[in-house]
Amino acid sequence: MGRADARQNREAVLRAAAKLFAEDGPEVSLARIAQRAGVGAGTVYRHFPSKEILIEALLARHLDGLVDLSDQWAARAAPGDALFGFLLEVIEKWVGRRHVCDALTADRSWPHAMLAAAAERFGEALERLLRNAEQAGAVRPDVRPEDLTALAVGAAALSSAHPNRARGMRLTRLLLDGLRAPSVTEVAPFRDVSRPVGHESAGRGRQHCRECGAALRVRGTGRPARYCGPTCRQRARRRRIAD
Amino acid sequence: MGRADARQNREAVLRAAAKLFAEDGPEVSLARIAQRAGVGAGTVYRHFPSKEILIEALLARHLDGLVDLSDQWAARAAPGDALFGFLLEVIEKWVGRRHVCDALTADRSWPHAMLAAAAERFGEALERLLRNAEQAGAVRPDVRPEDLTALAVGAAALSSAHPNRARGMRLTRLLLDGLRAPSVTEVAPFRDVSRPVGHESAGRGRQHCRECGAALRVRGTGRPARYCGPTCRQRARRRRIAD
DNA sequence: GGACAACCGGGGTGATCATCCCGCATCGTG
DNA sequence: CACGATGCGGGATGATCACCCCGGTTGTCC
Repeated sequence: MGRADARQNREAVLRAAAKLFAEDGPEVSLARIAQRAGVGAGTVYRHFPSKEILIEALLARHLDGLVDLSDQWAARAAPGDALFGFLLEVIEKWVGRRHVCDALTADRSWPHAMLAAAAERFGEALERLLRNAEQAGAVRPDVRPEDLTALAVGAAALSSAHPNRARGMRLTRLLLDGLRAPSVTEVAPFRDVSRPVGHESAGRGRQHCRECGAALRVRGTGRPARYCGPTCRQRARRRRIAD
Repeated sequence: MGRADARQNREAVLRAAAKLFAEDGPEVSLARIAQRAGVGAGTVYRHFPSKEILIEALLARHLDGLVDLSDQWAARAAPGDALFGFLLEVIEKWVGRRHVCDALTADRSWPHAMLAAAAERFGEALERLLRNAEQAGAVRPDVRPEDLTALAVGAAALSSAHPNRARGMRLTRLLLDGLRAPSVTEVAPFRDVSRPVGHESAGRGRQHCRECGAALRVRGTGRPARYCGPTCRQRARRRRIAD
């Protein structure tokens, strides 16, 4: 049903809007979206009776993409890896995209059913991944699905806020690792968990990259490395010069 | 210098703007601010030649308040407690206040010197706390000041995004604890830190509150508790009924 | 108490936007 | 290919806002 050109235009509008929202946030004018899509303003308005509806359609489409992504991870990786790999990918997608995080943060009272349904599907996908990971013992048993959404939003904000992109993502990774179940062999029984230790280094040795904080491989011989690779070494050097 | 009533009006405008920004974000109209402050729109404009300047003045004032706060913590607590206590308080202040986080996330290229100077002072205060905590061995040695800002922004976003406020703050606390230095007695030497363990519970026992995730006190006798208190038990019950 | 400068209130102005609408172009069916 | 329906373009409209200005008021200083 509908004309073929109409469908193409609708698609073009969605693509242009997605790109502009990602670049400039949701306050871009519909005129600019129409121009970028190569259509008139009226066309935009015909397909999406209000700006809000356009935003919601875009968001719903994004969430559905994430559901697909989660299915792929679930099909192609072990339960634990699927959960953490998916979360990491989601977070990377969300870095710098305030409007997505805001939408997920906002009340669950969206006016239009389309978005609510997409959010529902997303939540269910997340829950599936979590349940599988939990059954596989790859994640702490007290994690709840809404923790994951909040954590992803927080990690994206964290990464957006960090001036050093690589290091920001490294912190994000550490944050996610806080969700993992401990390997049984490493557990010290009856440790006080109200002040959990961080990601510990042994004694006085230098075990983290001084630039990005990544763990360094333990090498049996020679002088311990200070950086995780030449890139980080150079970055650190530039920083030293700049200071 | 200047008239006394002018100073009072300026103060009233700042107070009203702070309250409205906190409630509705930075897109509130100047007219509403003026009304809330009990002055005319012209008065607002006389004291703050543009909306941007008003926002920056407000932000600078907020940051200066935080610097005071950090000094108080530094004076009244051990180095480690000062750092973590301060961060936690800052995060709680930032929950739900997108505009503050956005401002700190944005480029360091603010047009007006006042804000840049305030941000500078804030950064220095943070750095002092961090240095002291580090010297006291209370924090991982590879943490950098910009990590702290990013972490605070991320934690605030996390907490804002979590539907359960108490549980959100609990996650935030866990996140911060990731910064702490390990107690030496607990360190397992040469553990692979690239997959740090979370905040482990011993064996199969139930050691976290099922509602908010808080650590439960280990009790030697009787059946282990499931919730950290009656409030959480009731919240969990309500959730069960709602589902 | 009086003069005067600094301040105040609130209506005006131009710009920007979401939204609407109508005359024209294009599609696709028979 | 013809024709009716379906879409299209882009200017019109009304609302909102930041910002400006002027006639009247009120501190402040002597």
